[in-house]
Amino acid sequence: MQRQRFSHQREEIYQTVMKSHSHPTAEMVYQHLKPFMPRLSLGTVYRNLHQMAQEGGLKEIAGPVTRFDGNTTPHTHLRCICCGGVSDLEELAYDAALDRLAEQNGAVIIEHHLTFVGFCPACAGKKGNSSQL
Amino acid sequence: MQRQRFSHQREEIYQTVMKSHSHPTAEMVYQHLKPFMPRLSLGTVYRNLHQMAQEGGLKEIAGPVTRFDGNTTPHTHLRCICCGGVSDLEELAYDAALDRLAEQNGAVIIEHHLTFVGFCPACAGKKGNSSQL
DNA sequence: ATAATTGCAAAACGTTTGCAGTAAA
DNA sequence: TTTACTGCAAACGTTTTGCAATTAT
Repeated sequence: MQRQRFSHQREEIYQTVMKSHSHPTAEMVYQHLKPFMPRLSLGTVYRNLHQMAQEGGLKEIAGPVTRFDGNTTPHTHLRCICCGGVSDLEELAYDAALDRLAEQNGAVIIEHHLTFVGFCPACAGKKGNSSQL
Repeated sequence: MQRQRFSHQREEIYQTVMKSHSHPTAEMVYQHLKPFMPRLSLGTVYRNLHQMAQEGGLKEIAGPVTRFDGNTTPHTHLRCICCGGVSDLEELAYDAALDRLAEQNGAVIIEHHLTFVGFCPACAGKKGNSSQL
């Protein structure tokens, strides 16, 4: 990739992801910035998020809808089937030993994703929650 | 969901996923069956895969493109960044203890997904492989 | 006869891209 | 001045949906 210049848009997009605790989607970043930057386009958000993810400044969380994480160190996620949100599970550290285990059959492992699915603490609280899965 | 009737299409779709070892996508199932069932529609494939996944007969593997797995018991996957394929990692058993660990903060865990990313044994072999990530 | 299921085609959805204009270096 | 970057709008690939016809019960 070519050498890059400063861009006001990229800076704002980056700050939005870093300050957010909700692992925002591209659309969420766009909606958050649109009031302040009315001419911002969704294409620009996608382009910059993808670019920063490639350069390691952000992390992509694959799923039905891609989310972005300002925390690039390996860690564990919880996807709530009630509210649809994604949160971190700091308690569960990344276990690099698993990668070595997975290489027994000749594969070369770069990383692994460990994602829990269930009800986040907030949703587990309110009873009668109708799963949106 | 309402009581369901037998459907030749659903049966073929189910058998295709069960017999396949490649964790096929909806499109792959459709392409496989089209020669034998020329009037089959992609919408029917999607409808039936989704229905069987809800009823527990199949498993959905979320990703950029959704794949389906005939093996509904919890197990580990390897997504190859070279060929794009998904394969099973039988060596790594599902660790239910992790779910209990993840519940420390008040969450209610139903399951977890453990997916390794890297080069599958086949792709790790051939050198000069250009990653398609 | 009833209603679950189908094929079809259109729409919805998230995402990417081509292009001409704008702005950072 | 150069060219990375933008906004815009059109295109893309995947998935869903409305509907009238079909088919299992």
